[in-house]
Amino acid sequence: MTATDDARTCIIFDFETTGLSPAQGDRSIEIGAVRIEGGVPVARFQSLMDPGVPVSPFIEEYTGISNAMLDEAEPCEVVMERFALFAGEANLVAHNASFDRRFLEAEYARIDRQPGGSLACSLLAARRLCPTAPNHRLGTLVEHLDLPSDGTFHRALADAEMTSALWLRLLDLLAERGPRDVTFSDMVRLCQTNKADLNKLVDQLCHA
DNA sequence: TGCCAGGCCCTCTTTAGGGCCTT
Repeated sequence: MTATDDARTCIIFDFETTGLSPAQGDRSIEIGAVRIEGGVPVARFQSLMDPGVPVSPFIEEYTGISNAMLDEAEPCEVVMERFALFAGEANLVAHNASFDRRFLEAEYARIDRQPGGSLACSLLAARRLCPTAPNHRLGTLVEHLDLPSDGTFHRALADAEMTSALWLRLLDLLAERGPRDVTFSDMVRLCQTNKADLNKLVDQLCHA
């Protein structure tokens, strides 16, 4: 998939991991992703991956991914090569992207790859565009915005599916405020804009 | 043994502290 600046054409992805920090030795155990083109889901990617170390009882309980399941999975390096082919140079979206970015870069570094496209964060965008939500956890936003969900949480593809629905809803909320669709670059810029400048930016994005 | 991240964002701020998010 090649890069485009259409905000509705990108790859929304999510990692499940052994913990919070690859710098502390944590590894990925599952990746899920949804490719959308023009706002329509056209392809999906999901794979468990064997990190080579046992996961804690907490993570088994939190994700439902057991050590027995991971024993039968392909190594991280093999799965990440397949994901890299799936993602290509596409722009990427994740919920709390600073977290997924660290794991993506760490796993890619092990196979001498780097992310191809830009990365936007649905959590930062939602904080700006849904300020009245009770909080900005993915599950809360799904409920608050009445987004589709099969009730599965903390599995990579299910979370990526919900994040893709959230991303498209955020773009719709912006579209309601102006005559033009925003670009992916606009959304990256929005994520970097503070509260004081937000209304001015949204006005610029929607009416430029 | 004990502890463990990091970026964003608000405020009783900026010479800082703490909650929110992700697993």
